[in-house]
Amino acid sequence: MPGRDAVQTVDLRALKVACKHCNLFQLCLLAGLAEADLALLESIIERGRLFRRGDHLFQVGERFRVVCAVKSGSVKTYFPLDGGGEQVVGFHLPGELLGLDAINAETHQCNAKALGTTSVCELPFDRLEGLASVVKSVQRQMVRIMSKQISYDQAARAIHGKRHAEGRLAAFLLNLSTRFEQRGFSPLEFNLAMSRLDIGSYLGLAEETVSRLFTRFQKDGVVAVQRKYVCIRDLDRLRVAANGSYMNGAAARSD
Amino acid sequence: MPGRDAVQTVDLRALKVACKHCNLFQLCLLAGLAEADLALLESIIERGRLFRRGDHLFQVGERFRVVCAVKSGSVKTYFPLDGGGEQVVGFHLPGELLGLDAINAETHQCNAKALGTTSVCELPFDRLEGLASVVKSVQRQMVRIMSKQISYDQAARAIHGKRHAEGRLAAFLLNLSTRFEQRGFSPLEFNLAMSRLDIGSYLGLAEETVSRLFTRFQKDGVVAVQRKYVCIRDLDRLRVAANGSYMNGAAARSD
DNA sequence: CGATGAGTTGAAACGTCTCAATCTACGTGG
DNA sequence: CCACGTAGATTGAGACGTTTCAACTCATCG
Repeated sequence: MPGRDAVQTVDLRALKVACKHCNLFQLCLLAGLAEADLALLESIIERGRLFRRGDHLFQVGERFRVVCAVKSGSVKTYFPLDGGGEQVVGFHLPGELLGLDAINAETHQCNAKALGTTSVCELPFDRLEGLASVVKSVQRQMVRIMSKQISYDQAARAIHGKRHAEGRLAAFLLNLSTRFEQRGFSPLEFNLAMSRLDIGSYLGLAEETVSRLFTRFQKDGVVAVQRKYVCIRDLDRLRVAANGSYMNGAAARSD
Repeated sequence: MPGRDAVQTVDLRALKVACKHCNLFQLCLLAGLAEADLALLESIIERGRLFRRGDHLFQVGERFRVVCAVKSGSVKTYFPLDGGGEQVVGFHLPGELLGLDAINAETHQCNAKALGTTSVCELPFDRLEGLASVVKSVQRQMVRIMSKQISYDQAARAIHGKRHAEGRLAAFLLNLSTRFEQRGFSPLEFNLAMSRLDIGSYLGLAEETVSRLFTRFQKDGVVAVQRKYVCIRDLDRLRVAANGSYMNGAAARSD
């Protein structure tokens, strides 16, 4: 049946082009799948849904329908607190997934808000799971992606376990740096999409403390900061700070 | 073929009895599986491997082979620090799983050490994955369990995001309380398997601070503590403390 | 160009850490 | 069975780090 074949070919090519243009290609769920499986998976993705700064991707209690992949922009997840505050629990950069926590409860556990203009790909989970039950590589890939998330969460807890604000912020910056690098961005120079308040909430610090630490790191020549823009100038010293053995940049500078 | 049938029946019954005796039955990977699938899954589990206090279940860099389920006792996971210290990243109670973070890397990311005499069931992951690719309900269950872990990790980050030591310890105790309850233990009375130092490492606090907070909570009548033993006396006030609006028990007591 | 929100800075109050001493429970060997 | 050693837990006091509240600066946008 040549007609059908032709249609299929066109479809595949269109899809591939669409995803090739997305520089996250190898980073989301798609990586490591055979050509044919990939086409199947791509066919269920809703591509490039757009959110403005402050828009919610989802909120606590909403029924879980889709897993989201950040295409561009970034997203924070948080628990709303009584009194209007927010407890930030995560930041999601391009190429990272969102919503995996809701699969089990079938209801979203937290709010997700765009930190700037953000484009998102959505995978309807029921279709994804249906596909996984047929295509072995999709199932395998799903489990691996969730495992990666769990190991990332564990590393995040090591950041929070640091006793000093300095160590926590340094470890946080290193974590961002690594994640940017993994996504093909510069590991030494990037823009923080989130506010000082968000960083503080995430790290368990007051926003003023975050601000002061940035200026201290800057004075010590460890990073250069201007508002959202961050440039890591001395990776080694930043690592030392993250390991908790930095304490007082002036002393470290003096030799 | 009656002979074969008979053998199978005996096997199944033996397995079922073994798992019925394990009061975690419905809590580990086995929950929600059809009778037949359950039998298949049970057949690959190595049951009741025993560890003494201080023994390692696995260590960083070791090849990942099995997912562990804590049967009795408890386990801490941690990153070893240069200098001999430990950054504790998790505690695992009976019925909870261990090692999901290593699936993707195929190598363990952290150390796991028994906090007391601990019995563990082990599921060889390659066989589990093989089974998942054939039995749909196993695959489904695996994804749900990993999702639950991810949502648990997110909640843990909310604990760490609290700015005051008091809130972190209160939230930590509430978290333990909930987990004990889910496993059929008393939510108001339990023994802490981990040391104050471990709790401090996990929460980003000095061990002395943890100790002082316990005595303060005790003085305020929120909990009764004696070494490892903890009894929650005033759940509401503990919740208030966890929400950060407690601050100074004496003042709270005075009205 | 004024309004707004985010970020920075200062000073004082407060919380947490550090170091050191003491205490307790527990296991070991005499 | 007791004495002892040890590891974990508690307590105190002072140093230090972080928060709080407030004022101020800076960028952005209508």
